[in-house]
Amino acid sequence: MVHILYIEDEEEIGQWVTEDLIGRGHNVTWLTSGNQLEQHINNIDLAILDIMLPGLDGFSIGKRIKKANQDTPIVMLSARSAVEDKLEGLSFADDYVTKPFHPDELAARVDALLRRFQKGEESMEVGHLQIDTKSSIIINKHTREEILLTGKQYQLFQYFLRHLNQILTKEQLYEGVWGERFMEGDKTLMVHIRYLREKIEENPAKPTIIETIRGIGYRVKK
Amino acid sequence: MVHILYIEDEEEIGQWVTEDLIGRGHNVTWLTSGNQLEQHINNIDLAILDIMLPGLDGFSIGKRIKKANQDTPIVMLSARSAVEDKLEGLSFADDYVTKPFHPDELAARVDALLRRFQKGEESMEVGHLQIDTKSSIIINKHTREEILLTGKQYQLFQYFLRHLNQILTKEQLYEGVWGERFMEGDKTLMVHIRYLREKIEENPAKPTIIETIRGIGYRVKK
DNA sequence: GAATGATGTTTAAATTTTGTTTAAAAATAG
DNA sequence: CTATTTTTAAACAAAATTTAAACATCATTC
Repeated sequence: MVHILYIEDEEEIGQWVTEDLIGRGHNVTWLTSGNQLEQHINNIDLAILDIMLPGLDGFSIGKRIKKANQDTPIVMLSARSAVEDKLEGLSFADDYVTKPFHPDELAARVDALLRRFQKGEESMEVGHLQIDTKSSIIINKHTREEILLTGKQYQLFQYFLRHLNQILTKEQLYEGVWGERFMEGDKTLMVHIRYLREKIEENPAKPTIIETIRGIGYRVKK
Repeated sequence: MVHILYIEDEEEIGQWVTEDLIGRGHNVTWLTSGNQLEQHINNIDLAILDIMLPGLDGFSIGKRIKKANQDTPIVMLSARSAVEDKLEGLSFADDYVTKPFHPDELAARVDALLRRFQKGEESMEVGHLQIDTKSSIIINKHTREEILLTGKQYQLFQYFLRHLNQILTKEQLYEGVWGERFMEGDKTLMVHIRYLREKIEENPAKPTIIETIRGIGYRVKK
């Protein structure tokens, strides 16, 4: 399911757009400011940002998101249709919709962007695993058996796949998957890593897919 | 994670700003005076200083921080909005916010400064090493092998990288990395230097990356 | 330029921290 | 209510960190 982060301070339009996108089968997180941005920044497939926001504006948020992950498509929304805005907004944005807009138009742009950004990534391989990104099916290439993960295990694994080759701190992982502040010394994440390894590793005691970076966190390499 | 040092003597506003910044995903150390400044001075990514403080005032602290590291961005806070203050404050400060302010405004300025000061530092080279700052990966350019450091080793190396070409005293290094007072004669740091050299130097007995400055400390040159 | 003391290096062992594993309790979904 | 997932807890294992001590090197003085 596609995760969309939508930042919009106007109650009415926010509610309306959120409901519409959910109705089209997307998962939508609607925030009224960029305050809790960090909690979501590494866990979204697309962002829709209003330019005019109190405090941290849409431009800053957009740049922040692109810095965290270059591959997150961004749609900018604006009540203004001035040409200079379009140009400045599009310097990092991937598409631009001016208010007022018809929900079909926004949905069409969102779908187009998702297609553009996801193309060529129908299926990926990590170690002895084959992952079909569209259907979220994981297959063991050796046994040809499908691996079924629980919710948390799946979210955790997805987080690794979205940040391939990066060393992820326990803090990043916990906050990215659980969306809560990580408490130093909490073993919850480690237990989930253990159970995930049990399912995806050939030998869970000698893991090759999820590498432990002692003192820091974990990593999954391509 | 971004390390912010915040010096503010007013309990209420201090608590409030600290919580807000932590909520935005930053690591914040809040001090009510500049007394313990030295413990943190070499280990922060940004400082927020109130101008009116008991004892050592914001200006002096700011100049002290800039002297220690020219690259630490500083935001000055002031209850006064007089123009002359702004000018004097900005002579070393990188931005200036007048009280009262909205937390979003402060956060936006902080983010903007961090972006400005951190730009263009995705990857750097030191000797035969290549360091990717985003993924925290260190590679030996000759063998193409990755070098995995332990937590302390990594922190220590990062400290050197943040202070390239500077001669660092053992005291600075120990207090910067361990955050504790350095005891004259303690060999702990040296042992860690040894193990770090074992991993990053081509010949640990004849180190070229981490240079020993006898009687003072160590240095890593670009 | 050899003796001396001070400072830095190296190695190994002791200690502490961090990560793994298992089991059981608690929460959640069907 | 039952089955499954998630969290908590505790025992265990492994690795990192600190401590300690022997060793080497440099600088100074005689």
